[in-house]
Amino acid sequence: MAARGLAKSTVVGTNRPSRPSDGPDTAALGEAWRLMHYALRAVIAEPDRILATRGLTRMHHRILFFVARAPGMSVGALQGTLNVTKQALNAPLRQLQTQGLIDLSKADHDARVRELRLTADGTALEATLTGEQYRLFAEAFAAAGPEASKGWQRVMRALATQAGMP
Amino acid sequence: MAARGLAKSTVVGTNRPSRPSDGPDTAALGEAWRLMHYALRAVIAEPDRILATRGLTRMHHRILFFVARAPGMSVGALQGTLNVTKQALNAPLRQLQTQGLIDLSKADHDARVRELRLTADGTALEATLTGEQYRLFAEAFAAAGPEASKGWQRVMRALATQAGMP
DNA sequence: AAAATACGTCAACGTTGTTGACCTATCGCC
DNA sequence: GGCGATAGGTCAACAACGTTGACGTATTTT
Repeated sequence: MAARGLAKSTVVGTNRPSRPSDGPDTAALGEAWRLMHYALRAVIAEPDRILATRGLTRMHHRILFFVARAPGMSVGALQGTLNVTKQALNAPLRQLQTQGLIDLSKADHDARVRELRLTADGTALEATLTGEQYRLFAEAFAAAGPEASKGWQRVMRALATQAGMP
Repeated sequence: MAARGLAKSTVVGTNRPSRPSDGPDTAALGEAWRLMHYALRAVIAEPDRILATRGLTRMHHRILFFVARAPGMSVGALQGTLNVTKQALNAPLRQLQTQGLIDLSKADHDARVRELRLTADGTALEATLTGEQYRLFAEAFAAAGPEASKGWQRVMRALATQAGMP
């Protein structure tokens, strides 16, 4: 199951100085890939910086993110959502609790489950992080205009549905 | 440097069941973030699968990618491009060489430097991996139409330039 | 009372990348 | 020719992060 698809269009076994007859299409698509990388980096950079300030990592961010959107969710549910083991979740979760960003409390219906909720500080931090990302998106959309924004969504949706998107 | 921007719009300290008065803007922006994730996953999934088949990782892919686009580049240059230490580069590089995907040869002008080039097999694999990604982009662009594609680029460029894009 | 569930924790590993030290082969130059 | 700088390779110690596995505790279910 080796070479397939576009492979044929590339002359094999030679060492040309700078890809000759690749055509303009391939170049544009390569540019698309580059853009994805830089865009993602742009959106992630600031939150990461802020997180690092408090000695937190992207895992903490993920926790804050999901708990913010599903207050009262259980530890097990979060674990499933993040798709990690409970051991991997435990440490960062406890750190967040220690820093007073997240709150664990027994559920009414079942004293075994611990319900997760953001504290005021946690909510503020999460809003800052998410807000920073949203700001970048908002600026990019504003700069590109409403039509471009609509197009962006269409392409992204087409791209995303090729994976399994709910 | 704490809460700022959109943070204010979120009520702090309460635990509502499902984000109430966040407005449609925030929702759309959240959707944008989700789309980025799924789109990226979609584009990365296939190459990763193929790579795994040969016991290769994303690092190997990166090497193949850059060497394909700059044949004859030196090990040091590649190291700088990938922004890793030579020790981190050495192992995967040797594996690629062992698998006959990449070729190291002394440079004419300076026998100390080793010039990197893809072999026929390496070129084929790289083309397969990249081709797989390009196919997804091409399909998404085709499905969304040329106007949407143009818009996509505009937004992505706006987003990307907020980081440092060359 | 017994089995199952939700969570926490200790311990041993594996992966991946980093730093640091040291070695070889070359090149540039006085 | 000899010497310092450069390109590259390699060994070893370490750190971050996540995984598996094995237990322990509280609580619910049957």
